[in-house]
Amino acid sequence: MDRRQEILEAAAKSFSLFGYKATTMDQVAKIANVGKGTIYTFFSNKEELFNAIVLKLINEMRAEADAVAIEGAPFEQNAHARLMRMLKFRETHQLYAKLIDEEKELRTPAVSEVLQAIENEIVSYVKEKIEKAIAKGELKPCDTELVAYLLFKAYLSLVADWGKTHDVELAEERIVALLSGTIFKSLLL
Amino acid sequence: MDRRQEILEAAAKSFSLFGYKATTMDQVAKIANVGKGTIYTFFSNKEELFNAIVLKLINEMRAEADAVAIEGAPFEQNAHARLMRMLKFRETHQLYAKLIDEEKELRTPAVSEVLQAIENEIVSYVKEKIEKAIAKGELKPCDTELVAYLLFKAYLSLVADWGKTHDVELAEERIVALLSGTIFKSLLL
DNA sequence: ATATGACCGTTTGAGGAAAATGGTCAACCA
DNA sequence: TGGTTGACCATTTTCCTCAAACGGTCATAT
Repeated sequence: MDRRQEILEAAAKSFSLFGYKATTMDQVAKIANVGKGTIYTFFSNKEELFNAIVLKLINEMRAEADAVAIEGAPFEQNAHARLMRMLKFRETHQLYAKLIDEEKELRTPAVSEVLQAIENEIVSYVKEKIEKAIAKGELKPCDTELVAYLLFKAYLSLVADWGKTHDVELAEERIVALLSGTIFKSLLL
Repeated sequence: MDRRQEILEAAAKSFSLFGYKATTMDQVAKIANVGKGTIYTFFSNKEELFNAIVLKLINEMRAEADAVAIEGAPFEQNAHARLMRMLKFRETHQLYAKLIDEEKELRTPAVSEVLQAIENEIVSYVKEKIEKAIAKGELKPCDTELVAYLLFKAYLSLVADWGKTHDVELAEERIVALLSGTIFKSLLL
């Protein structure tokens, strides 16, 4: 059995269940059926082990975002589907949800850093898709970094923030109607 | 001398300097040259005194936002100036800045509530301006509540969040260029 | 060569005493 | 007698302490 893999799986399980702070290296070692010292032959410390797990999370999210896109479909439709899927990940993915909760409740610095890294990854992913659409001649050239940032923040606000201050969650059609008529329309060539 | 006014000024001073939690009723009484009991003849508790102070803050912000608008100028120009001014208030206004800091550091519930109320006030203010512009025939009819929310969140992200993850603050012209070409353009009739 | 867990220095948090705080109200004027 | 006050009260917050728990190491075992 690949010891490194055992450790990764044990860590993923523990981080997902208990969060970063409440996961102990002894615990991971026990779950992985491995001596504690062994973990340190593969990962130099707890934070690096954590980062390795989060890297997996990012790849899974990317894969799902790619999966919902339809080859040949308009930019708006794919961008919407991708962003919605990535934002749903915040509730869907056990580790992601746990980390968001820990960030809110405990403000664990390592968790804040990692959540920021995930958001940066999303923005850079969106930026990449915008650039491809521009190259294809579907969108007009623009400040891609800033447009990607705006799109992400807009979706995040509408999907994750709106519900906190209103007693009903925003319907997806209302989001589409809003952004289709505003941001997306103006990006078209 | 109006005792109620003395108390309000003392409270404003103390909340601005020390924040909500670190301000004590004994302190306010001392600054106001008033017995502690007197405060309770005008305000039923600390939180209501706080709310009265914040109401003043909201009115000042509204006044400044109105002051930067130019009669007859296009919606985009005035909306931009108004939102920028209200967001600058977060650094400019001593009490506002202190409360934002306290919310981040201490998470005082009374402060979170009040900050949320201020944001609601801003959104509702923006919504009102959008509705006026629609009535004037300058903008096309739209989901005003949602557009106001989007505009506020977009500005908040660009002005207040961008700097946290990038080493340079966003230049105002870059914000104008982005939003003028995207959201604002699509609102025009 | 690789894996291990007893061990180390540091951090954390439970527990409890002491100080401080928000709010009350009987006494006190003007 | 209506308005003001600060001593007072119950509760919360702060501070301190110390034992338990933690991340990380390394001599030893395999």
